[in-house]
Amino acid sequence: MTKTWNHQVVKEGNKSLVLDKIKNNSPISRAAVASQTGLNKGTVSSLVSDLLDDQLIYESGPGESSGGRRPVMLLFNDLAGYAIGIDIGVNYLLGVLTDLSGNIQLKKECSFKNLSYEEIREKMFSTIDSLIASAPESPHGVVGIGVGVPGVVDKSGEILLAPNLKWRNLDLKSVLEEKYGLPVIIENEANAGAYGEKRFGAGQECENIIYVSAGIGIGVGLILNGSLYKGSNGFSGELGHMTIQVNGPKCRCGNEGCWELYASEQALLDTAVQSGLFASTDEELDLPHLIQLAESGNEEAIALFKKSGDYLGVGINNIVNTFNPQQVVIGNRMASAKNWLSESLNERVANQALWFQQNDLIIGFSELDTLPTALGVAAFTIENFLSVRMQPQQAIFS
Amino acid sequence: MTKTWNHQVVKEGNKSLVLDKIKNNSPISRAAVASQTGLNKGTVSSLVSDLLDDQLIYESGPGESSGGRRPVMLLFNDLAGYAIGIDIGVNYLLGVLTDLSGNIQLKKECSFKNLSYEEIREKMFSTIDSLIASAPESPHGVVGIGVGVPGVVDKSGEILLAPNLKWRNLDLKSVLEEKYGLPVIIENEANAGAYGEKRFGAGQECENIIYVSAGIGIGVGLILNGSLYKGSNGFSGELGHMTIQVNGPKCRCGNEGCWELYASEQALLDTAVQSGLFASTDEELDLPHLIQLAESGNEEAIALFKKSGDYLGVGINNIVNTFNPQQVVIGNRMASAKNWLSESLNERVANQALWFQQNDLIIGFSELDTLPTALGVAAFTIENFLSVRMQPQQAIFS
DNA sequence: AAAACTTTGTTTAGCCACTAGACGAACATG
DNA sequence: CATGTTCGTCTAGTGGCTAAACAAAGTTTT
Repeated sequence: MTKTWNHQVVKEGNKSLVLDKIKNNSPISRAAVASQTGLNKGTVSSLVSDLLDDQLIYESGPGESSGGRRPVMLLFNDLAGYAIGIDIGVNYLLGVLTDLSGNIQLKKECSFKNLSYEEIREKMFSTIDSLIASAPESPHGVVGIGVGVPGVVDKSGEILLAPNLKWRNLDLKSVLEEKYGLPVIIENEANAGAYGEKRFGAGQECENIIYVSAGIGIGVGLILNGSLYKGSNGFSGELGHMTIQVNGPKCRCGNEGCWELYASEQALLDTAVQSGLFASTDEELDLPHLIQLAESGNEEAIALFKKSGDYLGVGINNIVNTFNPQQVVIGNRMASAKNWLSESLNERVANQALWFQQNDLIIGFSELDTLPTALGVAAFTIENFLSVRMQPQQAIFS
Repeated sequence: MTKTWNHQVVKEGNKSLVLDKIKNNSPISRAAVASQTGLNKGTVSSLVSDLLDDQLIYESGPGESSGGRRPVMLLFNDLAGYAIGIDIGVNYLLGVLTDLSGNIQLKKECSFKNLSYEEIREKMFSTIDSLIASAPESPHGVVGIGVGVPGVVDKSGEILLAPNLKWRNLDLKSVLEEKYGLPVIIENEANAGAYGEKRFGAGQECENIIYVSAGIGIGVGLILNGSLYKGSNGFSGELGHMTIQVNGPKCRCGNEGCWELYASEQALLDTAVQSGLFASTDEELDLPHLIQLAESGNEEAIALFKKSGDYLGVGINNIVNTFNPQQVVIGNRMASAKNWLSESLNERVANQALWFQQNDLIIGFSELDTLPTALGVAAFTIENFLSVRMQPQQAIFS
């Protein structure tokens, strides 16, 4: 039975419209909302009254008159509730508590190495516990938990495979839902990052954004026509395993010549070892040190980054030719080497991407530091909460 | 000003729902439509009456009783109007006249070589003229013209570039609209083919279909979440110029190691010349002859196809990893070599695509022969017509 | 300062499409 | 023929939207 259209759907849609308008243009008067959305003044008044009842918005003092009665300004009530976003990395766990606009209220981070699933889960529990405990009193409280994982998540939210964590077939969603009694969203780290970039990054107006999460491996999140594209089973964006060299070196995925064998952090570190920049047993074998080397003028390190940037460009060319996006954002750990990658990357793209693709195309690095994923899952949670709140609330009998 | 929701939108949506139900499940009674869509019986009756007035559906005799009053069966009125679909190829022009279900009523085809834009345009005019002339009398007549071109079409319908036709910046849409006074849709050949496959091909239930148009070049049409993804400016799907060999041979596009240098018809013919199968001046240097050679047991020809299939597989792996589609359909001229390509293609995919991508994944060749593009643009035209017809019709004053 | 005009937000009346349920028509069954 | 079932229409009622009137609260003009 397909979804039919009725009065409730209409109201839901318009309420959403009004709330969005207020969120994005606050402070704004009812009259302005009406004229800008095309809705009738009366309709807006009625919907606004609903939203006020739900404490999702509030009235501030009167605004400036423009030659008549002074308007009552409406504002989105950021603090009507809070969301939790967790980013599980291969060797870190990052948790944020955000308000309903995605502003970070609190950030908790910890690093680790080679922990088991159970150990990481406990760390996550304690992070969530303390974030919930520190959430201020609010009408709606903590509205949900979002978790980003470096692995493959199917449509039901089950983690099928997270190779770098050695996780397989884990139903983390149910675990969290049962423990906290809150809505839980589990999402691939790159998908979440893409959404984080769309909502809080540079291109909030863009409808088509490709987020390249370049870390130990490479994953890609696709925002197409304004929303996340997940594929038939939720496995889209495995572009790290796109072949860029036919019959190239073997990848652990079974394929050959995969992009991430050339452009990932792992690839960079491997070539650094090969070129003798580090001993393979070297304790300091990591990206920050390599960046330090480049900054101190080490020619060899600079050349390595240049090569990496070039390879990044190759894959991004493919992305551009495939999606014709408005924006490509490179995030995750490799983004910290922005200064050393961008020249060769841009050169590769400028020289080799189809000319007509290059109009209005922005290629850049994430400015959200390590946060896109955590912010992205928090944003999913918030969006989910708000969409539920747009629906008519059944009366509560006591 | 964003689009608001009101009862007109509701009616439009429900009318569409009812029409779709009738189209896909005919013959069907009002009662069945109501119970299957979830709409109220009265609502369905009223909407059906509208559709009857518009002659988009008709009543047939009473159906089988299931223990009560016999139902009046409703059917979609295929013949309420006709659409024209034109497929402009590099050396052919194919025109079809279809009914509103996409059934072909008439097909006109002509071949040519090295014609100018003006000459091809004239051929198109005469094709369209004769198709229109032969359309039977019907309530809505010819409802529009769709044209598929082997080139880049921007969102406004202007043809920016069709390299193999040597076309640039042509506003064919306006030309046709003015001449015929009908709605005109211009679409890239691969995009149209993708839609044709979705509507009339094997995977009509699939939401995510990738159509690989492998001819002289390679273009790709993307059906994502059930509708065509065109990118920010309409340039998506240029996967023929995806790099599969870093620092590989130069392509005329400016890039290196492009997929179509390995897996297109052109690539196949070029290697055939190189291997001495044809003299470079040979008149018979074309795909059908190469297929003939393979069929007559020529080992060298068979090996060439095998290699092509392998390279096709490389790109399709990338597609699968990117989109996690339900179906990949290979169409255009290379599809005629299906028997000689599929083995090595399937092997490449089976061995090297990520295992979890391979569940529920269908990779196959088009069964629509040369028609997907023409059928696709006709389908666009029909869909456009029907969506306009769902809107309330203003009274006509005389 | 009074009058006139503007702008804001609420209220009222009316409209439209949907729903629920009554109802008659048309058929099957015993 | 009586009864039960299914189909399709019809009627009353509901909910949300629109247009327009209106009250409230300003500014501008005289």
